Amino acid sequence: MIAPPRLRLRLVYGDGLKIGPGKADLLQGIAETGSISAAGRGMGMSYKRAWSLVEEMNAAFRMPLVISSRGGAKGGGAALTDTGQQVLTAFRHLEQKLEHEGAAEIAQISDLLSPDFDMSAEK
Amino acid sequence: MIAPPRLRLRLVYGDGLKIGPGKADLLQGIAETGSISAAGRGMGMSYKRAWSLVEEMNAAFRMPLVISSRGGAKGGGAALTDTGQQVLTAFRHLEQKLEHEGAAEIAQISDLLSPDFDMSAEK
DNA sequence: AAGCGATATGTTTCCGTGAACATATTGAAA
DNA sequence: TTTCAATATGTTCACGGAAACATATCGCTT
Repeated sequence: MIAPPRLRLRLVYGDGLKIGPGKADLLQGIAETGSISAAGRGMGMSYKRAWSLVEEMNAAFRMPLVISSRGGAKGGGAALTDTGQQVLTAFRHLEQKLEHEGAAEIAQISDLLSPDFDMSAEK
Repeated sequence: MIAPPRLRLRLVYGDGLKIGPGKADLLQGIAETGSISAAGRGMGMSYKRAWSLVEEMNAAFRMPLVISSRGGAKGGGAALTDTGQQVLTAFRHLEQKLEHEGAAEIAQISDLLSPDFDMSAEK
């Protein structure tokens, strides 16, 4: 039996805004570390890129998802707003629910795969 | 109210194989046109790229998803195998089902978006 | 007042993916 | 037997996005 795939979800809005696993992971990282740069490092992402994603998200929502501060004892930091936490939670729920709900169709496809495609040897 | 986003799904297997909307559309195009190149053209994709995706898919499954022939009256052609049709159908079902099942969580996120993000002005 | 660590932001460099271009091959039809 | 349209496959080139590099700023500590 083939190892089940990861199901990646992406919400694509008409104006180019896309919300997917990358932004979700970043939000989660910020929540956990209290820092944009630490969150970025944790997932092998440059600070600049992490910051760009945060800026993009903050601009797209009614309220910013991430608040940040400069200077101070530890140089600064960042945290999720209520809205940010809500978006993250909703996205995680979505992932979890759909992975479960789609299991049958996913298995249908996976069962047709060649057996040589199981051990993890990703890029 | 914000226009709902499109939900894009992608199955990611450990070895780099990814099945998403692009390959599904290509399979569908081949089924409809009977040609790899016509299907590619139909979605603004070079023949070479279309062919590469077909090759990748054929290699990944137990049985090829697309069979093709060269020469002949109309130069050749391509069609989906049973397996190909099954994969396409399963993926479309998955998309349809999950878009429905996830509506609540998607709406939760969409409702937090800034209202300036509704009219379609994509890339 | 000097230092530190993180945010904020601009500029340049690099690289992978796909586009573009080029050919060879096939086999029915005219 | 020449033509034709599509498959099959290789090579080169251009572009966009991310990485890398470079600063500036901020405000608590010491």
